[in-house]
Amino acid sequence: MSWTKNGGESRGYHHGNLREALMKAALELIAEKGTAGATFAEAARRAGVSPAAPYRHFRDRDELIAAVAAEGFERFTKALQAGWNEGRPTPVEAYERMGRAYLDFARGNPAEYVAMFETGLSTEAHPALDQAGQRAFGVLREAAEVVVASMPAAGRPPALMVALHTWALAHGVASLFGRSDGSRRKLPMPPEDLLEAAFLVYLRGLGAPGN
Amino acid sequence: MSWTKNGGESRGYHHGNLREALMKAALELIAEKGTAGATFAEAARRAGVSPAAPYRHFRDRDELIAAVAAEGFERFTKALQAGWNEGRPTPVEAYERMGRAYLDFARGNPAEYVAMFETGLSTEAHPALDQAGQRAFGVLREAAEVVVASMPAAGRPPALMVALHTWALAHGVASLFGRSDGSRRKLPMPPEDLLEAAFLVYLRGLGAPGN
DNA sequence: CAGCTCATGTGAAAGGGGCTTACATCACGG
DNA sequence: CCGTGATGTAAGCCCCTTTCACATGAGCTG
Repeated sequence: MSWTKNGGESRGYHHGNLREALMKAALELIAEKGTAGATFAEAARRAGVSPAAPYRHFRDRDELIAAVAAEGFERFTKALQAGWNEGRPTPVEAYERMGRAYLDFARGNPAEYVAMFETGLSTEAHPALDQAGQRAFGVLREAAEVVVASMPAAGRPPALMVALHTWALAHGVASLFGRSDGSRRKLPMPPEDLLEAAFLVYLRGLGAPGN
Repeated sequence: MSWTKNGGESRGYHHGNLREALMKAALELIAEKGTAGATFAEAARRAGVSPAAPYRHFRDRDELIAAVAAEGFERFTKALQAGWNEGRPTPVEAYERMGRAYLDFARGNPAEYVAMFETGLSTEAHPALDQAGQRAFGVLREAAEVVVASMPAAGRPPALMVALHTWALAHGVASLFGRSDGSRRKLPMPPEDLLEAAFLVYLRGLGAPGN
């Protein structure tokens, strides 16, 4: 369609937007064939260039995937922030809405989610990716701090722990049940409801205000 | 070393244990190079046979991986059962110990865990694998039923929901923090403790006896 | 023990695909 | 107008996959 620069003129020798086109192609490939299917050459083919062209933009396949994952984390961060909405109307309600936003993202962007969490690329080799991930977690953590602060002062749990538990729970639900690629477990209820119920139980266990 | 039948004599024309040797090689490859690195030919090479030999035992690469994952689920089931230990001495204590067993398995068998949960092979195409996974979940579910039954009759939560929450939590912790391949997030505490704390909070939220 | 049979492994070769080195083309600045 | 660097190409190399005919030997049968 529009791998052209200005959205109309046919491309000449140079692509003009190859970097983005490759990332888009990589996403499609992950969605279709899984992580292993996202090959460097195939992405080039979909972008309409020769197999060697990608090397001008990414050192190797991992760097392409890392770029995709990093962009995924950017959008993920925004999605979580939108769900949290600065803790309005109440911290607990906002927290649950953020949980739904988490699952919505995982469900609506399965390829990004895979790239972000299941590619197994080391954080040391890709520091930019690591930082993007930590920014996303920062949203969770700040939200957890607000929720904890809204609780009775006696026996407040550490906000970091709450944030980690939340992340683990949301990721677990998303990873096990949250995608519909057929390779996932069947569930007698929507994963959003499962996660919301878990949040409610967990927050009650923390002693949070009863919503 | 010992791809021989009786652990000593050099092999002749026939391997004698090729199926197991291939599965072992596949595990090593997953551990070393990730899911994508587990190639059929390389597994054959490590087993000391020709590239065509594996086809006598597995239809294709996916079936090899599925066999590895299925065997992983078998051992996983036993590990969970051992942790649960029929709910002794108390259901809640046993439940937490089962959670530790979950993480121990994920940590001690990272390649199996990847094969079991991150290969994305469809449950329909590999029914034996699906059943093995459901047997493992059965342990969780039965344990959840005992825990729920030990609670006050008024307002008991559905055991299935509890089991699913537990699984999501344990898988989330294991997947995000539980492995030490360097591609995982750093944590200010051992993942076992993180999970145990989550269990405690969650069970308290359920209204479980205070341990 | 002799011979049959079948499961198991070999060898070779076709086919496909990804990766990478040397070369071609274009954009841009002086 | 021309150099220079960025970008894309072409072609070759290598490895994986898969299949086929064939070799081997383990175990049964008598």
